[in-house]
Amino acid sequence: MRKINSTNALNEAQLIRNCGVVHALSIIGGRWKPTILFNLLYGKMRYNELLKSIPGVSERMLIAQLRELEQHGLIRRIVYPEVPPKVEYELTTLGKSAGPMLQGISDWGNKLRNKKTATTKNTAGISA
Amino acid sequence: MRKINSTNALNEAQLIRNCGVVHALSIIGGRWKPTILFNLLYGKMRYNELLKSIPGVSERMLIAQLRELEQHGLIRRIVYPEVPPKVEYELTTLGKSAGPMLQGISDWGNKLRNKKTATTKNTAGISA
DNA sequence: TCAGGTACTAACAAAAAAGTAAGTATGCGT
DNA sequence: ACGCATACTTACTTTTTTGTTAGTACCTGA
Repeated sequence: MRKINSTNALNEAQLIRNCGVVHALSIIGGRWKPTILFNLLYGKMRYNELLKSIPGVSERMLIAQLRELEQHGLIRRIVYPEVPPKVEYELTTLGKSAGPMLQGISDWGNKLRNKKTATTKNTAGISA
Repeated sequence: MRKINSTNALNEAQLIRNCGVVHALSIIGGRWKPTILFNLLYGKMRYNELLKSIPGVSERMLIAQLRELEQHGLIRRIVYPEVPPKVEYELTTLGKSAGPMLQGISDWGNKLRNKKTATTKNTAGISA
């Protein structure tokens, strides 16, 4: 759990206030968030679809990251009152606004990787 | 220390291979790296200068992040054989190439913050 | 009545990141 | 002989993030 008065938390809070990059990364960073966002850039997806299309995520992690993205207003959770349950996630306008930035980061990251290895293995980025 | 066979490490490695964003963030992310990079965008700086211009970093953290940036080829460490010691850090070409990306992330982060609070308090970003 | 499908939740454990405090090396000036 | 300045190291603790496992709730069809 989060200790709001730890040096760590205070440092983070200050950096978030002062540095746009740290602020942005506190929202789109983390182990699974970039991949989730990339998936949703193409349209809405159900919980199970996300789970299947992101190799390695556990349910707990997926839900946790979805919740955070939702709290930050990047995605919207749409519940259909059916049985069995049906829940879809889609990007909000804010979430979509992150697209070009994500693309920029992705490009830089991929360029860097391609400098070191000749093989190109991008399956999760927007671009090829 | 890093366990190379933990699920965590394996997941991270896979994501780094497949997702440009995760790859990029593994290099420029972390608590202090963005701020360090912003500082160096304006020119080279000595270790102590960095320490003073980044409120809240401990020496250990600063060194650790500088070492990682150096290992990833974003910065160069220049040692002057003097006493007392003098060491400067500067961006490499690769480091400089991250500038526009950092600016993009910073802009998005700042825009987001300015939507929520009316006050603008950016002191560490490239832009005002 | 019982398994099946969907979307979760909770309790706990492991790993990683960040922070704290104290120490090291070197030559110079006093 | 001693403290100063600079740029670090080292050993250790705390905090945070990530992963594991076993549930829960609901209706449906067999």
